[in-house]
Amino acid sequence: MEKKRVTIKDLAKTLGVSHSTVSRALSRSKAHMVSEETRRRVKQVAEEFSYRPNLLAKGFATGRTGTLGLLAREGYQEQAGAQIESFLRAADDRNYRLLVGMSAEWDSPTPEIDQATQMEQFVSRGIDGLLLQTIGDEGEPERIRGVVDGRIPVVTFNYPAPGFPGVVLDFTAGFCRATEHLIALGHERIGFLGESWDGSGQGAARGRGYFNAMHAHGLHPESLPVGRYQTESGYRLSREVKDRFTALVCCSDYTAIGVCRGLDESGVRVPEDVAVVGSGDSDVSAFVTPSLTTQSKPIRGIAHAAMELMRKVIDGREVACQIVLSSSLIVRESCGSAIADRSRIP
Amino acid sequence: MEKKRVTIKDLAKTLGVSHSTVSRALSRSKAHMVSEETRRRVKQVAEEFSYRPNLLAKGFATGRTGTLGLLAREGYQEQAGAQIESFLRAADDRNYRLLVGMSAEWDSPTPEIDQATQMEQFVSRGIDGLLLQTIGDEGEPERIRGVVDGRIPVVTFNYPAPGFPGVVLDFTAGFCRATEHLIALGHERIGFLGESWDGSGQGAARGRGYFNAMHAHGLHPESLPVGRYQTESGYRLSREVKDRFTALVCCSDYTAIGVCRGLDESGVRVPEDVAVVGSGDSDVSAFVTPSLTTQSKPIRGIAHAAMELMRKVIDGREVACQIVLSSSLIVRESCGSAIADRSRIP
DNA sequence: TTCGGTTTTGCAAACGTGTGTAATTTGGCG
DNA sequence: CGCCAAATTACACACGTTTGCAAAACCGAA
Repeated sequence: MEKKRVTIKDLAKTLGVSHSTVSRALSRSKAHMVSEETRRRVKQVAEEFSYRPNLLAKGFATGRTGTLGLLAREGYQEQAGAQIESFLRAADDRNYRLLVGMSAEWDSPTPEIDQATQMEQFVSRGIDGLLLQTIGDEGEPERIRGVVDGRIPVVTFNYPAPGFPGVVLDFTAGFCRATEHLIALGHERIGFLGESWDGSGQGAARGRGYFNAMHAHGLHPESLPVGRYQTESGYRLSREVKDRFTALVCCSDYTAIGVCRGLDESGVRVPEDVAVVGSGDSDVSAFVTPSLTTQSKPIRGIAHAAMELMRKVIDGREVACQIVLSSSLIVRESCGSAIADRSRIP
Repeated sequence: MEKKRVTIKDLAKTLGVSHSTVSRALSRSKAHMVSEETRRRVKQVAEEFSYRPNLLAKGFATGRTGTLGLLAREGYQEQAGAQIESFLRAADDRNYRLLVGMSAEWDSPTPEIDQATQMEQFVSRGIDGLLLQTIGDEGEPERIRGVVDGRIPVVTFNYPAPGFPGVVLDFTAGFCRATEHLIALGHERIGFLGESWDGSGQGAARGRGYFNAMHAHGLHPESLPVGRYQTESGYRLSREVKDRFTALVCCSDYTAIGVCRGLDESGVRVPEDVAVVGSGDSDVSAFVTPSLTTQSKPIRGIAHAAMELMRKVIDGREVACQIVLSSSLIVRESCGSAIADRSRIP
């Protein structure tokens, strides 16, 4: 059953040359060229035998595996799956494979341990670099350094980790703009559904944007904590926001969809009674009723930028730099703006 | 910068024993025991030096890497991301890492080539097994065999691939039941939004369920092809179905959401004028308005079953067996049934 | 003490590939 | 024809770990 794979030595034997010659013929090594003639013969036989290099052995010998690690966080992002897809695609374009891991949920008792364990697993498996979705807590940079220790390049995304190159989305500016849009529409009692702005943690950057806008206009900010970025959490909160706000800024589209549904069931109309904005420009956001005013989230752009950065770091051309991507506000129906864009097809 | 990793030989040197002893002390090898005393000493020093085994070398030596390949298909499934998450979690529980790949979109000119290439990449990297999302086309089993050739265990999911063990969801039965539900409500002009039932291809199993139900009740089946399983595709089709059907069976929740929105814009009410059912029980399906009648899709169950099957195959305890999971119909508002379940929290 | 048996350890080969160094071939030119 | 440099190839070792086999150490009994 278990057939032996054809190795470089098998080719060498049938060709009557040494295995090192075969190796050199197949990998375009600079030094010690191989004559065009033998290279042709080697390639032909390799083709005939349908030879496939053992990348384990190759990686073992060279220290390069052509594999990157992608460590994301569960339940922590509105479109984790889509984000992974984008990375897979970006990596594939550069001929890298991805070892993917998902560290514990945000409400796990020991997310740090889990993150560290996964990183070690990846490093042990000889990844060439680590794409790390950061959570933005205080001890994170030190934790990363503890595991990686300068041995492999790390590129972070989601939140900045001081000392490491990374790609971040400027949530603060995005949520500030969204809030100001509501203010411009005349709203004053505007609530925030998401993690509070005080605290160094994960979602705080979003809340901070909301807070800044409110503060700048002399309005009183107020946040209601949602748990995971899921639809249900928004639905649960809907009864609490009724009669309390005339507008809501939600940390994600799904939270927004949930809260819209809950309000609808209570007889509160969106956007007439309460205006709602989401975040993430998820696939469905343009097609729910009312369609969601939201902030774009360039997940492809993030993946692309991170991969590009990784290439530079691997080549040693870049050490620490933060690429900041910004999002734009997509105005649709849920905020009641007159200038709502009614075209659906992006 | 590039610090050398501490190896088993380093430990051996400081301990004054041979590296093979260290190896045996660390890996509970059956034969050739090591005294408890030395094992204790070795472990202590390993801890002290924070030794991490080079899993590349280990895999190279043993032929086992503790890594599985997961090859999914892009744009082909309504919840690809969530499915990947489930697999990551199931694999993690059994202490496996996952090399994840996403082969080309369903409308790529050469999806087979892409799939084969990715499989080869995985095999070359020494995976212990391959979790393969099948597309259900004719030549698939042969194609898999061509690459894998009995060298590594394969477990398929999504559609059955004759000759390979797999986990499948009985789409045919599910769509049959959904269609019958609409028939029971008195509908006769029922359309199907999805790939047609004739043809061996991918989505055909869903259409077949719809067809069977229609046929059994002497009704005329009719399908409108959607492209990718995305919201937009449903929206695009909405103008074509207006005045033509009183009920619609959609291949996915997202298609359903899109078509609902489109109908709404045309002044057609759901479910009063047209009843709609979706599929997949996606996160938002309970919270859109109207909430979607849909079919459950046990993505966690699929992942779990596939991993369990993989373990058995790896241990040689199972060769070819198909595990068929079934879905249940979740009745909500969009089909206009009186017995709609109004509870939101699952 | 010596012997037999058991437990523990060391030695060396193997896994497939890359690569530095030495050996061989090639080819041009005197 | 012979010689030297350049081009090409072979040899051997390295990478870190596992593992079969042999050697050594240990222990109890004769």
